[in-house]
Amino acid sequence: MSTEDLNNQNMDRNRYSYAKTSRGEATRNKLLAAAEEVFGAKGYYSASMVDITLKAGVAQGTFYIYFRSKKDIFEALVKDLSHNLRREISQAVSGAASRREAEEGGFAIFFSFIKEHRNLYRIVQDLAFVDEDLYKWYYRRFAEGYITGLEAAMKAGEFRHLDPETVAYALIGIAEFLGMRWVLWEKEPVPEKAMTAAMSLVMEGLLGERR
Amino acid sequence: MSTEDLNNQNMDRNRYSYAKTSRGEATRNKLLAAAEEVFGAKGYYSASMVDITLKAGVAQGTFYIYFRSKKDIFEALVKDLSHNLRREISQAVSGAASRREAEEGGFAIFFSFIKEHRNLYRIVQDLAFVDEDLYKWYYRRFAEGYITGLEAAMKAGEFRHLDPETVAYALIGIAEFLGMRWVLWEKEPVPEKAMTAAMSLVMEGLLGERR
Amino acid sequence: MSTEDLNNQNMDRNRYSYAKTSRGEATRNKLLAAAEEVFGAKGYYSASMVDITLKAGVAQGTFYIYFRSKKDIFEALVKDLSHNLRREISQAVSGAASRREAEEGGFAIFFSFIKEHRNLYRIVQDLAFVDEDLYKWYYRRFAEGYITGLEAAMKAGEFRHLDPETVAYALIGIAEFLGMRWVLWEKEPVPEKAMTAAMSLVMEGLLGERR
Amino acid sequence: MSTEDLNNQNMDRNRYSYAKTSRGEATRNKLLAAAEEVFGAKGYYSASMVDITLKAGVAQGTFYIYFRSKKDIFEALVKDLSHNLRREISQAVSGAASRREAEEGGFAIFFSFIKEHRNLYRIVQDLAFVDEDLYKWYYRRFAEGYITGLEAAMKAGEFRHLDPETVAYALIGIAEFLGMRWVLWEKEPVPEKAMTAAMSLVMEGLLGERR
DNA sequence: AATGAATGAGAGTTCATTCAT
DNA sequence: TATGAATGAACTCTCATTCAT
Repeated sequence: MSTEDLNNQNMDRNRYSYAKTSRGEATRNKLLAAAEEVFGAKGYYSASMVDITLKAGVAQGTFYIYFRSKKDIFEALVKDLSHNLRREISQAVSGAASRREAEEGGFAIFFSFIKEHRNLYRIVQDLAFVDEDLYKWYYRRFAEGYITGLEAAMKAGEFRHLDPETVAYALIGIAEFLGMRWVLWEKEPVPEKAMTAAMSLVMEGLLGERR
Repeated sequence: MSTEDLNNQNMDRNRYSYAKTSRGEATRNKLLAAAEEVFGAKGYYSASMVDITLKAGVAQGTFYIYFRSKKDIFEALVKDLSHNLRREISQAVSGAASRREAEEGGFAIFFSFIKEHRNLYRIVQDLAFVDEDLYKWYYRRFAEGYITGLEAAMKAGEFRHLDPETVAYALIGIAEFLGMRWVLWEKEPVPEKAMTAAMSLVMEGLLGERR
Repeated sequence: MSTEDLNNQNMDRNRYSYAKTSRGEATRNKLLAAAEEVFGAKGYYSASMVDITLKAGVAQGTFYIYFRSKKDIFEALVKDLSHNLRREISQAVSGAASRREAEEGGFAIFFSFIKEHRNLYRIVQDLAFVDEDLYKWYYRRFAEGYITGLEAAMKAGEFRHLDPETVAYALIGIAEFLGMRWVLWEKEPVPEKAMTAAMSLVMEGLLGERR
Repeated sequence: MSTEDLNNQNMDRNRYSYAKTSRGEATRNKLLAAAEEVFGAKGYYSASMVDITLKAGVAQGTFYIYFRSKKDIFEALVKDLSHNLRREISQAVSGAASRREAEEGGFAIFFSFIKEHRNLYRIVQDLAFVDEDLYKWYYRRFAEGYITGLEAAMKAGEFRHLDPETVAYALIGIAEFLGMRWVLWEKEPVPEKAMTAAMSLVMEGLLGERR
């Protein structure tokens, strides 16, 4: 899963009120952490503001000092998630010796990331109905980095030419579904035999008759 | 997308009240059609019973003659969707002359199906938090048919051996993400170049070094 | 519990539609029987018309051919209950050799009656809020018979003179609470020791210093 | 009505949310007062949350800050009633010079209590179908205190021996029915002649042939 | 910066009753 | 006489958000 990540987000960090004191900063972070847990456990719609503020240990009114609305904090969380996932993958990929290594490393990082962030990751699905634009943005952003990497590899002759966008979405789809099947459903790492089969399927597909 | 569909559902059709008159049958169908539209447009949580009954043109109380709850009709819809999708694919695949044709036919049918049922298809995502078991059931059921077809093809030597379950989830992931990218987001058919690239990627992956 | 019962009810039997056919008569009786069971098991407010018609095996609409409303059938039931209870007591009492025997017989019949009609008997309490007038009527009617019997016994010198109405309500209160304590709560007959104690308390109270 | 009251309730006061400010405390009390009135006037089932919050002058949602549910506040009310009634009686009885005085004082306090709390008192009847256990608890608790007092008087030779539990329920029954007949129905105090007759009936019954 | 009481619209659901057949 | 589909007002309860302190 090779991807060159873009370093800075060009959508607002949408922070509503920049905390001016360290006490405020701490409160904001407690809220964010609580929200990640609660949204992850219950999903966007079933999570309530009471759940979040209770878990954060602050009064309900306090929440609205730092975030505009329930949707607001949810979006902040999704952007963080997107940012961190892409950064981790890009770091893993940048150290790869070969293309195959890069792809394998990308998949592996992806699986370990969603294992760590299982809950929050799941609720990205809720996004489709909470904020469709952000939902598209999330996957497009992911795909962008992928496309750049694939184009470079194709130009360099490491992979045969195939429409890069199609390939990018196909590989993301594979990663998501294997992650769902094992990491989310079984709460275990993707097994060796599945990693092997998936990598073989993907590499043969990318190399094709060229070999 | 080759798949041998299982003929009978082993989960209840869970019809709550068998309409005893044709008028009742008609009302039930109106409700089902309205729910499909409303759930599709707004998602499970944002859709309200008022929305559904208003669109169906019946009183709110009437709904509860035919369905136990909001969740009940949602699940009925998902089961219908699952059933119909698998039936259509299995029909398309059964007439294929070769394995390649079968795979291509399966993908094509899948894309046209979600185009037709765009709204309802989208809400399967909501399932993860509405009824996790049904959510897993939906994909497992889908994968099962796939796995059967893949195993047969591998045994017959048409494809090289790769863990069939992994391949099944990978192919479903590809189909879902290409469908999302074009059918759901752009509201257009998956373009020729994408179909070509995807089929080439998949077929080379499945044939591999065997060729 | 001596009581001369009045033979005919002077409040309407409040039958809404006199069944004209034997089929209709049968349906009406099925409804009455079902209502007794359902009201008894759930209480007036928690019992639903669906419960009643389902148990009677008729359509919901059919109910309204025979009764004006939910309240209507409830009141019909209460009147039946009142009538039957008073008739049974009056029969038991009329054969008594002595006053003491009459009182004992009255209590005994009362306890066995509420054992047989435990459920319906309980819901007379609901009456207080369903139809206050009928509620008062129920107890006044009961008291009337009692008063008549007590006055006769006092005049005959079998009991000392005490305000008969006060005594009537006191004795009804005793019977109700002993019945509640054992018959309703423990679902067993009132134990021998309680019967003995109660009769002794009552008889000494009624005989007083006269003895 | 002699009774040694138990000092502490062993069922939770079941306060759901301790109001943290005096404003909150005031709101909770308004709600309690409104509920007492409304439940008393209409009974548990006919009383609606709208009635209660409207009478309390707060929004509907406010109710649920202080009480878990409609049933919750109802039970809180019943427990308060039980507690207060038993406390008042126990105070009145503790100052009595003789047993006869104690009994008379108990009856009198009981009648004046239900006159003051006519509304709430009535709804104890609803309890049988709202929460049967609490219903039994209410009367058992009442009887317990009574039994203790009676046993002491019997041991001291003030009353002859009669099964104390039977006598307790009998006396409670008398009090309830006389209270119902005059206080609840006529909205007047129990008349002198009824008090005299009842006390004479009870005292002779309790003294019996011993005298 | 923080509190927590208060809001009120809106949610899903129930149910006695009506009415066309 | 009987049906059962349909009604719609009313129900209890939830919850994101506001605001006085």
